[in-house]
Amino acid sequence: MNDRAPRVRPALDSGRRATIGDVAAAAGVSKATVSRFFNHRERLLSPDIQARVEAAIASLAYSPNPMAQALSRGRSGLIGLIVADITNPYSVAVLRGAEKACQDAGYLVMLFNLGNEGGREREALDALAGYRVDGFILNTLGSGTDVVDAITLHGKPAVLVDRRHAGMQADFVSLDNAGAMALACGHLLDNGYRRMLYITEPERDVSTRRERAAAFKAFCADHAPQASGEVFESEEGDTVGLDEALRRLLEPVAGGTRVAAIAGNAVVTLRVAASMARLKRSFGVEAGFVGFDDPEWASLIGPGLTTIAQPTDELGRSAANCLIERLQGLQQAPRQLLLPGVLKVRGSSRAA
Amino acid sequence: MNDRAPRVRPALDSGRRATIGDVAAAAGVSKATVSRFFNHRERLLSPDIQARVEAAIASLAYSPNPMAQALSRGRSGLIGLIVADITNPYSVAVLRGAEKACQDAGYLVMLFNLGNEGGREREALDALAGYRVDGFILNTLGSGTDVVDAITLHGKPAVLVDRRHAGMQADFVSLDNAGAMALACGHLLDNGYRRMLYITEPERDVSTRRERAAAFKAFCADHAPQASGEVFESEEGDTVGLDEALRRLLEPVAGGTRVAAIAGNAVVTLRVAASMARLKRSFGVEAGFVGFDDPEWASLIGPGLTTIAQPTDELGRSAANCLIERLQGLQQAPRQLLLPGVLKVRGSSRAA
DNA sequence: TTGTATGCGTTATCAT
DNA sequence: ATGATAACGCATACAA
Repeated sequence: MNDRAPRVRPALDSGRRATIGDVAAAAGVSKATVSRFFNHRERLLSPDIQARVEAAIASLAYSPNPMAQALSRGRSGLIGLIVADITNPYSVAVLRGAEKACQDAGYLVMLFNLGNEGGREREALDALAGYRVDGFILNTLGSGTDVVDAITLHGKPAVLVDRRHAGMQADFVSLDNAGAMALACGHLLDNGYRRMLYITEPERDVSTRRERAAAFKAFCADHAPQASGEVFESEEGDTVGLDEALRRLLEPVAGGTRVAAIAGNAVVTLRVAASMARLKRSFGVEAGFVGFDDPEWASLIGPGLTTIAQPTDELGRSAANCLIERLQGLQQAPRQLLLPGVLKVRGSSRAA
Repeated sequence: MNDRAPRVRPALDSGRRATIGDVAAAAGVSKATVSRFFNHRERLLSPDIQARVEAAIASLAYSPNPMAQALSRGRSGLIGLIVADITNPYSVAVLRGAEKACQDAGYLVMLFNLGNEGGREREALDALAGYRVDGFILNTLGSGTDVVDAITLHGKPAVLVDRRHAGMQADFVSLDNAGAMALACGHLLDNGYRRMLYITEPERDVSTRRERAAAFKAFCADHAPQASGEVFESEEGDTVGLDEALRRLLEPVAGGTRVAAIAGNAVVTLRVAASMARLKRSFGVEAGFVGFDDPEWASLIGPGLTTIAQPTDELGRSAANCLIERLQGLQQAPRQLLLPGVLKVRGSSRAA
């Protein structure tokens, strides 16, 4: 029983935000009624009460506290987005699309940036899970089984972007790497380039890197002996190795076979362009070039760099929508969404 | 290596996370004691109880629910970061530094991207305030008084990055625009460039744009008649206007005065470089160039673009730290933190 | 249709 | 030093 005086709410001074109780008092109804105004307005509530509540809400500038809602409902309206490296424009572009779609669907995105530190994957997952995010969008490093464990542990739906995790039951959204590589190689071959060097970041465990390299080798095998190719792994900071690889590519060959380089992503494109500058060679003349990703500066370097543009915005949107469908209860085996790349032809790959 | 977190939580439904109550039960103590274990461990709690609680926590893989903590404590441990355009590498670089500092201080960042839509400022503020963020870091468009209203309304501390708001009582962190502009102009003048064109995005109400343009004019006035300058506002998409402005700059002049362009930020740098390519002219030969911001591709365009690099990471860190000090109760008049830019000399500004 | 009471997971204020 | 228990702001069975 309650033998104590009911606690008196302090007057609504400027610091405090109105609560559902304040609105209820102002409208002369119960808290439940105010709650219903937001959640089941049409189904129940008589017109006059509805009007009173509405007025009270307006006069108090009330809006529900999402934290309290989350606690009560068991879900937060938050989506956790973990990104390997916010510095990577590709990731940002995807993030942008995803955030937009989430907001449109009434979700807010909680971002965690790994800063390329793979070890923090688990930390990020746990922090986000702590805030009871309803689901995850993951564009992470993806080495170990750690993520898989954490996700299955938290039991929340997730969608993977660009980087697969072996053995993880989740939707997957990505560029069609095989198709894109065939597009790049085919274009070069069509324009007379027959010896190709594919330059990639070290594969580590990044699925996209692995897939692109595999597709490159497959293309060369399929088109031998007309086409031939090699792969070079470019470590960050190893300018010497890269310079040497390019120098070998550019060595004159009997028969005057035309040669070309393919860069696995924008980071590598940058390295390769820098290397060519050091070697005082230029693309479009001494060698062909196609790079994955289509940064805004691609057209300004040398004769313009030919690229494979990814539909980044759509990738992000699709990822978000996949997740949202799951949150709405969609039960289905994990899906794969592979979006096509677009070839942007510029000077670096011109025909003889 | 193989001692992973336990996957099974005894006596709990499969999906549910352990709560403080579960831990209390497992340890045979009260919830209050478990709470104390986290919040006042040293001050109170006997060793044996402490050990029991610790064991229970470990066996249940318990971690407190931040939402419930926020509700109870009245503060969320969240910092709201509103950014004008996540696509802008400058913003991202700042965001990165800020996020790092926040995480180090135990805060999580909640990001809201305006996508360059000024009208959504208020929406962002309200959404974030809804989640009871403890404070704001703002890198927004900053036109109206809307933001000022909202912030003072919510009564939470805020720090402004790069963009001031007239009449807003808040800490402000930014590049020292005046100093940086003097650095750029001085460098060009030293290298023999005497007629200068400053190209900027339309000023609108962005303080940084206004300050840089003002500093440019001031420099020219101070160094007349040796130096002279004009300002061109480059609208997005208006390639014709920009081409024309550059063409005029490049017109041969009696006495062979050397001329140079200065770009107000990386976006403009890109436009200017594209325009020069269209005009088939190049920097370092026919004209000098210095651009604000130092994107990674600056050294790869033409002879290398001379730039003013901003200490973006430190800007973000400083902003976060300013805010965190306020959150810890610092009472002080609004501060201004102006960090110096760094001149990166490359081929585009070489002496005759 | 509306109100009452309880629970969500914590913290904090009382007691003991 | 430890335990009850009342908030925190909201949603929702259950009553009326």
